[in-house]
This record gives sequence, C-alpha cells and structure tokens, in this order.
Amino acid sequence: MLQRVALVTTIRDVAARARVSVGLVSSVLNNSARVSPGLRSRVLQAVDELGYVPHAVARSLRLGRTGTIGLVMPDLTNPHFAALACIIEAACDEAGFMLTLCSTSDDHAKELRQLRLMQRQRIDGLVFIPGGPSAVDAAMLRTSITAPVVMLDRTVAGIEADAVLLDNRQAAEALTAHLIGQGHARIGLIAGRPDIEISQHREAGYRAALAKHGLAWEAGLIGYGQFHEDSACAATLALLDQPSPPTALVSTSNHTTIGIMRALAERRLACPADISLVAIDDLPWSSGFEPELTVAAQPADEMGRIASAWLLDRVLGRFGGGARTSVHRGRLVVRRSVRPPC
Amino acid sequence: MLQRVALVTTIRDVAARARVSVGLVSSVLNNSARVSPGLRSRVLQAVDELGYVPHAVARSLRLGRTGTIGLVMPDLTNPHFAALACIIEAACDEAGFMLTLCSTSDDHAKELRQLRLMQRQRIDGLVFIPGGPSAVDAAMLRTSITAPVVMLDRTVAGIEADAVLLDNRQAAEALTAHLIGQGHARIGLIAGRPDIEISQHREAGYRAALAKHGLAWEAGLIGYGQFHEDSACAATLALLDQPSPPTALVSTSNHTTIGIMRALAERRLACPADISLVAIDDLPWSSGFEPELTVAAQPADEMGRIASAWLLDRVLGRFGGGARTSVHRGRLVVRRSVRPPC
DNA sequence: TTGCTGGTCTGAAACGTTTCAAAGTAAGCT
DNA sequence: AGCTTACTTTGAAACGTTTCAGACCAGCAA
Repeated sequence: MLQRVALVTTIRDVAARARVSVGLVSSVLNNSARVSPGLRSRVLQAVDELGYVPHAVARSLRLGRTGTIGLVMPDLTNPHFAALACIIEAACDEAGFMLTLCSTSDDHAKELRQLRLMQRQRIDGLVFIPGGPSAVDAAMLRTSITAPVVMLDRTVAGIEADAVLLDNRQAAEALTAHLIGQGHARIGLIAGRPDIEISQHREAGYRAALAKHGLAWEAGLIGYGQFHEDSACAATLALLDQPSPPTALVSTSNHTTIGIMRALAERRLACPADISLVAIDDLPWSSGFEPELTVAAQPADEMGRIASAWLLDRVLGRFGGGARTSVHRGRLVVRRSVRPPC
Repeated sequence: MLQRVALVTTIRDVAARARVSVGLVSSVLNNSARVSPGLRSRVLQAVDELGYVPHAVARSLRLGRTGTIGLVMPDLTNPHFAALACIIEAACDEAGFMLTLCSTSDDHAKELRQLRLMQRQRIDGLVFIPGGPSAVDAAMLRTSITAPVVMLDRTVAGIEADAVLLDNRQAAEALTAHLIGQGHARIGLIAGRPDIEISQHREAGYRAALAKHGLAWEAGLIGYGQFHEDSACAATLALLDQPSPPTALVSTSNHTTIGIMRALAERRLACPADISLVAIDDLPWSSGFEPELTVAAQPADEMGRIASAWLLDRVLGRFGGGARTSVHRGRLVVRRSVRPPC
C-alpha cells in the first residue's frame, strides 16, 4: 500500500495546495506562531477549498491530551443524574472539551470496565458518580485512572480526590423535623440500600431529628427500598399494613418516591389527606405531581457546576493543590404534601 | 527532549521487559496472529507487572477508527431522550464502543459546532436526534459527517440516512379518537412549534380524527406550546378561558404535559372530573402522576435498539445498502385521565 | 563586501500503535 | 547433508499531527 488514498484530506494536502510546509499550516491553524499575512490567507483558502477537517486523534497523540472528559454515572434515566450530566456537558462544551459518557446501571462489572476503557482512551479528566455500593475502592481508582478525578454526589472511602457532595444527614433531618413540626409523631422512612453511605447518612439524619424531638425510634418504621420503585412499593406496603401505621413518610430518592406513590394508590390512601409525604431529591416534574411534593431539593445545578469547574481547573493546570470537598445543604421546599395528622 | 520519560508504560516497555519485539506484543494483545505459548505468557506477565494500559488514541490513529459512537440530542433532561440515550449507551457498550454525547439544548449553533467536533474526533458513527426546527440540512450533514448516521425520533428533509421514527400522525389520531369514543366533541390540542415536522404530523393526526368522526375543526381549539412548560401553560390558559372551553385536551409532549397540569391547577380544574387529558409520550413517572395519564406511549426501547443496531451494522460493515426507515406506532395506554364529558 | 540581526519558513523527529514483508528456525523428506 | 515447507518472530513503515532546531532571506551597519 504505497499510494496515498485521499479518502479524507490531511494537513499535507492543505500544505501542498497552499505551496507551504506542513508545519506552517499547523501554525496557522493553531495560531501558534507568527505567519506572514500572505501565506496565512493562502493556507486558509486551501483549507476552505479542500474542506479540511483536522484529525483530532493524531493531534491528541502528539499532544498527549485528548480534550475529552469522562463521565461515569449510575443511571441516565434518573432525572437527578440527568440534570447533573447536562450541567457537566454544558461546562465541558464551554471549555471546548468533549464528553464521553457511561451509564453503569448500578452494574459493578460495567463500572469497572468503563473506568478502564476511559483510561485507555486517555480522557483528560473524570467526573465519577459511583453507583450502588461502589465496587471501586480508592486504591483501584487511583491505579486505574491517571487523570484528575472529581467525585460527585457520592464518594468512596479513603480517596484523595475532589468531592462534591450533598449533606445527606442534614437533608433528611430537615425533612423529618418539618414533619415533626407539623405535629407528626409516627414517621416512617423508606430508606435506600443500607450498605450505601448515602443511605446511612440519610437514615442517621432521620433518627437524629426524632431523637432531638424526644421521639422514640422504631425498627418497624423503617423500610428498605433499595432505591428501586418495586422494592420501595413493597417496603411501603409493609409499613402501611402494620397495626399502627405511620402518619407520614420520608422518601429518600426519586425512584423510592414513585414506589411510595404506587403503594399509597394501592391502599387507597390520599396524600396529604390520609398520610403526609416528603422526599429528598426534587423532581423537575414535582409541579406536575398531585399533590405537589414537599422536598429537600438537591442543588444539582450548583453541585454540577462546582464539580465541572474543579475538574477543569485541574485538567488545565490552574489548580494543583490537595483534594477539596464541597458539601451542599438540601433546600427545604414546602409544597402541599404535608398536613398535620388527624 | 531526547530522553524517554516513562510517565506511562508503552508497548515498547512491555516488549523490552518480555524480551520480544513490539510487534509480537501487539499480536498477543489483539490475538491477531499465532504466538507460541511461551512468549505469549512472557508478554502477558510483562503487561501485568508493568500495569500496561494500551493507548487507544495511538491505536485509533493507526487503525483509522476510534471505536466511538457520537450521540447528538436536544435535551438530556427530557426523560424521553434520556431513555433513548440510555439504550444507545447500552448497545454501544455491548458492542465495545464508547459513547460521546452532546446535549444541544435546542441551540442551533451548538448543534452545528458539536457535529463538527464529532467529525474532528473521527467518530465511527452518529446517532442524531435533531433539535427544534433543525438548523442542519441534508447537504450540510452529508458534507460535515463522513461516518454512517442514523436519524432518531426526528429526521431532516432529503437526507439519505437511516431513520427511526414515531408515526406521529397515527399517535395523535389514536389519542383523539379515544377521546371522541368517550363522548368528547370539543377537544383542544396543545401543539408544539408549528415549524417542526413532528408538530405538523401530530396536528394532522388530531385533525384527521376529528374529520373522520364528522367533528368540526376550530382554530380556537389549538394552542401552540413550543414544547416548553411555560408557553404550554399559557396556551392552555388561553384555551380554557374561552367562552366555550374544550372538555378534553391532547398534549403533544412531556414538557407540554407539565405546562397543562400547571394551567389546570391554576384554574382549579380537576382531571378527569372537570376536564380530560391525554398525552403523547409516556413518562417513566406516569404512574406517579395523579391521575395516571392515558397516553400514546412511544416505544422508546424498541426505537433506540433499532437505531443502535442499524448504526452498528453499518459501522461494522455488516450492512451497506441504501437508507432504511422504521416507523413505529404509538401504543395507546388507557389509564385514568379520561372521563366522558358532563 | 562582510557580518549581524530578526523575522519567516522548512524539514524531520516524535507521539504509540498495527501491519506485513522478510528473516529466522525447526521439522520433515529425499 | 541438502532442500522444502510451515510456522514464528522481527523490524520498519505508516497513521496525521505538533514542535523546534536550523535554513533562508532581507535589511542594515560597519
């Protein structure tokens, strides 16, 4: 294969047509050196006439960077994560980076596989939202990803990367306290998987609020919903079917909320008339729900923006210090899903 | 810079450590040639000891393909698109491809810019969901993207690429017919932007249903919601505030539905008691809505799967024929948001 | 004329792979 | 031993850029 097949034009074709050296074309295209106006315009014209599109792959190889940010997240169909992805995408775009994405669907094997793939592709930086009880530990992450990493939403123990987190304890505590303030004393919690840190913190916040107001904590008031609709629905039904069911429920995630709503419908319980409900994690559709939910909204916009900014700072060498952490408070949004118990 | 800085190990380091040639290491790693067991294990051991991670960028350069699929879509936060993205991501992962993503937020400039960026990055294939009245025409797309393209959800006139579409006319017609079947005669439509083909088809389906049942069509029954919550809300209010308002509404998109719900709440109208509502495009949260909506569900799973499969077929050279089109029927899901008019 | 100075431009090396012609080796056959 | 055959392995070219040491050239001072 000695002949050059001009399937797509290269910088050499441009150079030839403009009757200049390859290096000069590169200089023009990157504004990386002074070029006389005459040659510059000859080059630009040649680029135009040939419809030349630079080959980013070759460029990356030479430069040692790809202009690509990786995003590994649990679930694109969860609006909370989708919102984060959207913000990160926008930040990347603004900084001239591309985004390569992986939705792990809480699949450990896939999470690991994708992290390795990202490393092969030599991403310049990674936003990592670990899924479930992450299979990825600090050592593993450090050895498998050489680029800067920022943990978002969840983190893993012992990692020395930037992290942008929600104060889960505070959010759950605020919601629970709100219910107590409205007169509720039997408050149920539909928690997530007990082996995830986030769930533990949220449960801790719930208990703290109870304790602070002198309310007893009961195992029978906590159901584990696994962050899935079906299991949340089942857990809720179990709580409702007790001899003395709760008068209010705290939901700990989007999916959980859906499951709870299903359970309420199944038992013909109206909210807030028969039972009150509050949730962590606002939905963009909250205003469409009937009733509109009282929630602890995660400041997803802000969290996403900080995460992107921190990552880009490191990628572009604007920051080289130690690991930073940013913890965000959930914002209590009072709507219409809570009413004092009868 | 004459010294080789071993920041990260290369295939040469592996070759040196295993005391074989570089080419042999490549053969082992890609199973691309018979290699004696002895050397093979020496190579694998060296890979292991050095923690060698192949450099996908260099590989892509040599191979002329990147193992990357591009996805350009209007809005990640729209659950319908998120669902599509998720399916496409899964298909790519299964086939060993990475996904690079761009959410254009209906921004023409960004859409164009990202298409060009994808071309620079030499994606192997593109799934393109045009946004709004797409700024991208057939000629532009053909000249700017050399890889195979499949259009999803929407297409652009005159393009000779595979397309996977919803039968928008049929979906709107089915919903409208359902309302008529329930006894409604004054049926409002909250349409999208009139300059988008999709909107036109949906409106046409609505009119066709009316005509087929001998109902008059009235300009006053159609509001244009721009596919946004706010404008949909405003358009709905305008319809409701007429002398003889509709007894039922057809919503043409996710966002529109939210806007309509807001408008109903604002006018203190209960659904379905006071007014009936049907919508195109099922939400994953539909079951959480009160009342659960009767919808024409888009078979997003199937559409996403076909789009990915078609694209990968072309990318992998398994199919080289002319442009294909797959049109999908909306599935009428009857729930509880429709009641005969009083 | 000669030597300098400054500004442009060129040419080749390097980035880390894969591929493939050619070299090497071992085994089998006469 | 000598020749073939079949199988391994090597070495160098190529992929399309960027970078940078040096070539080139014009103008100017001595």
